Amino acid sequence: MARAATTSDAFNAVAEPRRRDILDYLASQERGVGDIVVKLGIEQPSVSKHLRVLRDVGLVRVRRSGRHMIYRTNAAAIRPLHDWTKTFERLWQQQLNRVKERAEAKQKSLDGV
Amino acid sequence: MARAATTSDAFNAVAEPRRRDILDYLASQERGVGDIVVKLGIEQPSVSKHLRVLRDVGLVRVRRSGRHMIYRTNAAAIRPLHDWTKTFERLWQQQLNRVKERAEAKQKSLDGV
DNA sequence: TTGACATATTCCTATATAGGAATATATTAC
DNA sequence: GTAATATATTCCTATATAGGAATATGTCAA
Repeated sequence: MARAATTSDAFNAVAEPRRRDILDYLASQERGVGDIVVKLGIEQPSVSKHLRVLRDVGLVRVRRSGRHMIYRTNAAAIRPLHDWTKTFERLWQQQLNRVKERAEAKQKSLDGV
Repeated sequence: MARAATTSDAFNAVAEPRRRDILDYLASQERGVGDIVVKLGIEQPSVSKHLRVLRDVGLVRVRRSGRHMIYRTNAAAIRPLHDWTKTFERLWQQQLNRVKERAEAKQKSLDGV
């Protein structure tokens, strides 16, 4: 079996860095395709193809304005990703605490000398 | 160009659902490969291959214990993913608020009738 | 209608899987 | 050493890209 399609879910779709760049750019404000091409310096067909993937998994929404297609990030579709990563938050905080405690203990023993 | 390697970063590595399952399983406690095979019902060679990918990007750590290889999730490596998704948190909350406000406004107008 | 502009799609190719089957490597027990 | 156990790697194949080049589609203006 091959790798799952990029359009199978948000996890696969955002694995591509360019697509994350596009989502970042479209987060603050909706934009036309041409704006993305210029701002991110990606070839127009590539932008269209990336947008197609993002659209298929619901990560962006589109509306037409004359000849322009205006895209915007649909943040809600990123939430499952956030929720999954969040389940590990406690763990890395514990880890950081342990590192900190070890450092303090070491400092203390040095002070003792 | 083809898709970036699964080992190129955490984003690509966790795109595969099985690998997320493994990370979930190894988060609460370190485990041997055999435990993963049994618990998740994945063929042993597949588990080893997934673990190899996760190891390459630092998402798991290993130690040997006799013939057993004990793996554990390295939560810190998931943090970049969390940080990226977090930048959209405000946006989906705004979106939910708008939905809520619209619903309330609608209810209010209905009450008025 | 025709042309210009904006965006999408098609065709092409090198590359990278994920999983199944078979096999290799490493460690312990006897 | 040899067998048994635990894990990793190799070989195979169908499938899916990402990007470049060329082209198609859709919309507006005159």
